[in-house]
Amino acid sequence: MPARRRPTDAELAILRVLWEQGPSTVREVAEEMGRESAYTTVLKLLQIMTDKGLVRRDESARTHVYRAARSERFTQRQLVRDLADRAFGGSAGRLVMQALAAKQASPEELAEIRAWLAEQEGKREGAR
Amino acid sequence: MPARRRPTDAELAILRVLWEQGPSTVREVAEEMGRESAYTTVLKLLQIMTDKGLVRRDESARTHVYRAARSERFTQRQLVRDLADRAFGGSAGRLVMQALAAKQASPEELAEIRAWLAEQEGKREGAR
DNA sequence: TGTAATCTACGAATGACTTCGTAGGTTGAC
DNA sequence: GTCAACCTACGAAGTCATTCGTAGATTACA
Repeated sequence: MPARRRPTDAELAILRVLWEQGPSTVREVAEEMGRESAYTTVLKLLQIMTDKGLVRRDESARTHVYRAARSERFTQRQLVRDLADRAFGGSAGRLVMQALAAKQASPEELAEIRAWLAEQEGKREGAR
Repeated sequence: MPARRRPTDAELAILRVLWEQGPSTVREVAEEMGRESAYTTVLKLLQIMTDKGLVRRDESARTHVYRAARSERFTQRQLVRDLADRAFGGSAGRLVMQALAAKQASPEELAEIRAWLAEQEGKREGAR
């Protein structure tokens, strides 16, 4: 298997629009991305991403509709795993520590993390 | 300011060697990286990295000695912040959640994370 | 019908990343 | 001194990512 490549920066920016807006036309994506990139740039990228399998294209109408091939969550995990491998010796735990130190998480997010950890604790207790 | 670029894959691989081994010669880095890359490839990369300011070079001896310009921790945080911005809408908390879900952290790491969270909790209590 | 708007496809330019060969200088062993 | 081993510097090639212009087809509508 040819080692799955992570989406590039430009590709990721487009994926984020597709995840948020759902299936979209080239124009819809381009609009959302502001006047940063020309219409044909977005088109070209979406064509490339179709070839790579990052998005799926509905060609039933003249104006094609694109949607992300992978869920946001799936892709995020892939990216996190990739970063853990490249920069943290594969350790997700160390990545988490640096993430907590690097950017302030909101109290809600901290609570969510605590809850997750508590759940893990519960599982380990239960496994005894 | 010309937006600091994150180290590329090849550069990161070299930085990891420098962080682990400390200041090293081209040969020492190349040896550690196995026979994957030719000696001159490592040399060229280190020269480029010197220009970029990613490493510092001691030229006092004929055989130059390179060391990472930034600490491992500093660079890791930079990478995490970058990923949070590109793929998580800037939210470190959501990145942490996906990291915890993506790769199993060791019990020791989980304990460390719990300790960090508890410390945060303590600070917030104290701030009342 | 004819004209403007809109769409896709494609080619090409540019720049970054990565690789490695070659050249030329220095060192050390004999 | 000579020769092999080793060092740096540099150029060039190949790939990938990103950008956008142009061309050609289709649609909308006055």
